[in-house]
Amino acid sequence: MQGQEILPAIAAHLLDSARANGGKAPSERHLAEHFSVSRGQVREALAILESMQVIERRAKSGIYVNTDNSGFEAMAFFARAGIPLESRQIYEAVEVRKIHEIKAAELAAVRATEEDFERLQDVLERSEQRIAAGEGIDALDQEFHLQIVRATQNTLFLSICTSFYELGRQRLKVYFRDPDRNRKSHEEHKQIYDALVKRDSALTSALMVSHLRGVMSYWTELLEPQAPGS
Amino acid sequence: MQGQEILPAIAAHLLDSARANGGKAPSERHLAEHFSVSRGQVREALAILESMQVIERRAKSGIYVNTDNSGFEAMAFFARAGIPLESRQIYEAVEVRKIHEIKAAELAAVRATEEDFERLQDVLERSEQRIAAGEGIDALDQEFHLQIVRATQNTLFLSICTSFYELGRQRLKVYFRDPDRNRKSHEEHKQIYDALVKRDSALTSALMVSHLRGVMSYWTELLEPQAPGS
DNA sequence: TGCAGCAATCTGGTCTAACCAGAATTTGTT
DNA sequence: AACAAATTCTGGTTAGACCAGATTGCTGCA
Repeated sequence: MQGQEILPAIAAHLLDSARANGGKAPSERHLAEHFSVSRGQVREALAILESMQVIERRAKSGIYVNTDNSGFEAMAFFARAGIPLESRQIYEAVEVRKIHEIKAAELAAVRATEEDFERLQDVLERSEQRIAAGEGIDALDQEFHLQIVRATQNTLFLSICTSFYELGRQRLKVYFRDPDRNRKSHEEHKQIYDALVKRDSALTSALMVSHLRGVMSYWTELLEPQAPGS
Repeated sequence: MQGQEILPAIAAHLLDSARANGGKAPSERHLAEHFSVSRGQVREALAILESMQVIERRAKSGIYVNTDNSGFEAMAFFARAGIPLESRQIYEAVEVRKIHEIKAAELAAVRATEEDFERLQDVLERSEQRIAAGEGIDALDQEFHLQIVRATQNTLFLSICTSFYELGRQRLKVYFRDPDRNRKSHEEHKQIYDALVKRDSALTSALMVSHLRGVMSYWTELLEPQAPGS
């Protein structure tokens, strides 16, 4: 656990402790000893966690964990750190991601540059190769979708969507173990690409809607229902 | 500058220094002396800034500022800290905010609870009072819009949208100095509310589209054009 | 003059030790 | 049992030190 990023470890530890202790987390000194680092190290991690509103540091009292945390920053961090989210958070994230991707498809159809098309085509080609080799296209699926967002020419948009992708990485890997799913997904990607090239916003976003329906339902189907609607 | 949050100050200082120095920022020790705090304090702030990808700390070399920063976390922080954004960032933020609000209106029409309606009505009533008193409704405008997002029952959605609001606070204040704009905005809010109560998704989002057109164009009209489109 | 090589300096990274003052808890007394 | 006092604990903050690689500058050789 040396030399690198104790932040995820501390975050996970804090969440566990808080769950078992009613929101209260161990003190800085305890954490420092537990992880065999100095208090300074711990405080740096806590500062970050506080900036994401994962915890609250109350002077001379203690560290309190925001259990009902649904901030975007925190979610993005948890996703990156591989810390599991509550099923409600996943539902919410899936819904928000859907919204973004559909709109991105619509905008990309209008704004995509030649380079964007080239990059997308490159992803499609590599996908074909992997499928031919009998391998999963999970990483390339992600690349394809993010490349579409990038084609909106809105870097903020891209930044937000990127955060959502870390969230689904592991599950995506499982999803793409099935060769049929690989083929189906790839086919849909190609259709989306064609619509994009035709600069048909409506068609592109429509195709994206149905494409996401398949992938996303796999995401949530294992969770206890807790979605707001849709 | 004591007792509280040196983070914004350090962030601003870092940005300035970097601009004048080609990306390189002063050392931790210099910053500590400059702000009359300990190195530990500075390091906490830097850790946060790094977690937002505003800076990069290269071991034994120095602190480098990410000038072409377009991360969501950073944007939200800058907005909160009152640090001015580049016009391109503002354009992007306005576009993304628009997307969110329109979709939020659509979803809220389906999912809003009785309490949501009550809260919205409360905002409308207070708006009326303020207008009658000849005061600006800038804060209430914000409340109204966020309340709609809240009515989607998606807390992650709300978290993202909240970040966008800090961004427009000051400009909104200026905008609502004009009594006509107050009245017009309030009227449109009432129409949106009515559509919401009727649970008419299409109408609600359509009204939101035209409502935002007015407000948002004010946002960007002073900037040099740099938008991706639309 | 030009450049290679070495030495001093600077930098982020990390740690131990200490003090403060208020919060939280324990103890002691009535 | 209830209240008050003493003690422990906590986050907040600082000062000083050491490490080792990166950077810079100087020096002397060619």
